[in-house]
Amino acid sequence: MRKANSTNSINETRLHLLCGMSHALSVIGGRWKASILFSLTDGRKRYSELRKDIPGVSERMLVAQLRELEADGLVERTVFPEVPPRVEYALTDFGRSTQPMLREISAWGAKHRKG
Amino acid sequence: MRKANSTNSINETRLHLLCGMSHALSVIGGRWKASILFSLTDGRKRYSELRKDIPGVSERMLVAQLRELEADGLVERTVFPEVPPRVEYALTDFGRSTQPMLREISAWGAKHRKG
DNA sequence: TCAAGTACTAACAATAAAGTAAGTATGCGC
DNA sequence: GCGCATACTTACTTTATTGTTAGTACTTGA
Repeated sequence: MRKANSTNSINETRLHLLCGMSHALSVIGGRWKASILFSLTDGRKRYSELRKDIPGVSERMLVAQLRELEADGLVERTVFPEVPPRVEYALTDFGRSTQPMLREISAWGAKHRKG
Repeated sequence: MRKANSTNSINETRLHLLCGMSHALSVIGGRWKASILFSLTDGRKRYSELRKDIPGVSERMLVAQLRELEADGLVERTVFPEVPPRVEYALTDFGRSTQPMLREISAWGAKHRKG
């Protein structure tokens, strides 16, 4: 019989926590990703709207971060075959599932600044 | 009279969220910070114990991240005037307040990997 | 023919974060 | 005096992330 929290099980749990943590941060931790995710909670937006909505992003970074969010399944991209081109971005269900987490992180961060 | 959620107030709210967010990530987002914070939930530890407990950290990084956590008030450092030197690190109350957030981030990240 | 509008893409520069390897300080016991 | 143990420093290299600037593709309307 083995103690419920032996060193091994502590380490396994911690490893698991750390693994999830580092993955989550790699998904939402980019310089502009929170901005994008917050912006898209208003609803779907086209590329140019996002650019206006997020002051300071360069086109390169906006595209790069959108592609990563898309690859990770948080955002879906829809291309309309028109000229001039129209591309819309929207949160997926999974993208929306970040909201509670993002809000908790924000709340904690805001608390610290005052403290 | 001004609509309750005019563009301005949306932006103010979003700015506030983003500000807290980026601050929080700068505090907990370092490569080894989560490892340190999780390790110290077991209780206070001395430097050499942390090093053993966190496989892969270099001394430079361990010290650097500990100093940042200390500067941000998450960790307290106690030096015992002995030879050879003994230095212990422990979570502050504020450091402990990160736990729910860290766990939520981990849980979200773990969910995604399977998804 | 040519500018306009939209959504990019590419090449390169700068900055930030992390890693590597070796060295330092201190006093105790031999 | 000399090595040992602990907790760091320092200097330097590598890698990752972000920024800057300029250019591309496509079709419509003047």
